[in-house]
Amino acid sequence: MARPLEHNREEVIRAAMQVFWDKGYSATSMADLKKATGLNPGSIYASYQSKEEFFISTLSFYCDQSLENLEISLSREGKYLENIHTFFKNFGNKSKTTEKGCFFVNTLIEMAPHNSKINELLEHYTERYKSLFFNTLENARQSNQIPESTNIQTKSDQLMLIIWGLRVMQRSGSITESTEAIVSQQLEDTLGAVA
Amino acid sequence: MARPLEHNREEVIRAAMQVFWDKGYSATSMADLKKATGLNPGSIYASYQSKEEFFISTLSFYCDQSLENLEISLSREGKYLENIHTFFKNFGNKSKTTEKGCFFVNTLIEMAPHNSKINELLEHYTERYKSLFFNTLENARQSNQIPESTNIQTKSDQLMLIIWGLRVMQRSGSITESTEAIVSQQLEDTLGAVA
DNA sequence: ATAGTTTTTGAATGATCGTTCAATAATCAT
DNA sequence: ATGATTATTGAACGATCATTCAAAAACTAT
Repeated sequence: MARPLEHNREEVIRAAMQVFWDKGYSATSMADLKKATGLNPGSIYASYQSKEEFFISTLSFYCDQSLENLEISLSREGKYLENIHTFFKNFGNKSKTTEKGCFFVNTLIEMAPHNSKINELLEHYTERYKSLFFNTLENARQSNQIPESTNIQTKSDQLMLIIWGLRVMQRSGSITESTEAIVSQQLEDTLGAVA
Repeated sequence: MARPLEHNREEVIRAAMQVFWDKGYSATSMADLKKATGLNPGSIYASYQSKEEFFISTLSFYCDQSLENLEISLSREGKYLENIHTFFKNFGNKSKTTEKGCFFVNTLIEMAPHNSKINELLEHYTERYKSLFFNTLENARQSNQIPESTNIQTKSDQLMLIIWGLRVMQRSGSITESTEAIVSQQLEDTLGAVA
């Protein structure tokens, strides 16, 4: 056999993800990645092919994790509408990671029009994100938590829109105490008050 | 006296703005700027000090122009609520410039957490943007186009939020025929139908 | 032990980055 | 015309960029 890997792949991807998330793809150098991961350039290339492939690995990791968390948030049985409200309420909380915004949206803005591979990846995850909302809204409708007449498809698009707006807000650093009021009002306007 | 400027300052700023808008600050090189403006590096530096100052000039130009357009859109007398609806309806139209998204939001995502000078500029323009909506909503309320009980401050924050979400949508290239339905539903949810 | 395989190291590579600068050109005041 | 001043040119600068690679190291199978 051969010499075994010295580094843990998930740890390295997590560390690199933090840098890409914070600074974006272009502004992150291999020197930054070496510093963050502890890996020499040669090791990074041996394991991850290129800066772009490395970036994509960290982005996919982020998106998978993000989708998983969302699914958990929305899946509390019988409380579908409330689950959505709770998910959005959390955007009112300012934290350390909040200031970096959303790795997904940051990447979309930086690269979507110029990198078709990444754009396709982003589109794929956007669809999965919307599907989670769609399914949750369908459950909510079947539980009579929202009116029968509601266009679920449009509503899930609207929720995606609001999330993206909130992601910009986070990155702008303008999350304050009054943000929660804005978000809850916006959600009430969009989905109605939780029963 | 001295040798006069050979280039038109506004033309050059417009040309450079297109590149920065499309590719972002980091991914735009001086070679790109030379190509777009026709100016040699020395001339750019003589007139605009540095890449960053040049960038700021183009960004300020964009914001001033954008604010001016918004003010015009919202100022039709007596039709305040309708003006807002019309403004938002335009986000449903896909065009060439649409695919670049919004220079302001693109820059916010790329630089806000890492460049305090640019961040202050962005905050300043955000406030002016919100003020325009605030004033328009106040006019709408005084004209009984929206209920007396409406919290105008919150509503203008909500409108800003929706715009930012739409800017992400634009940059993602996902503006389609169905976008107008989403936007008009979102606006109706947020401000009520136009009388 | 040795051979075979893969990882790690870290210096080296060539390209490109933002920026500078000496030379040249174009204007106005005298 | 000449001198003073400023704009333009485009080559040159050192720094940094992503990437490569030969040498050394760490493991397993024999």
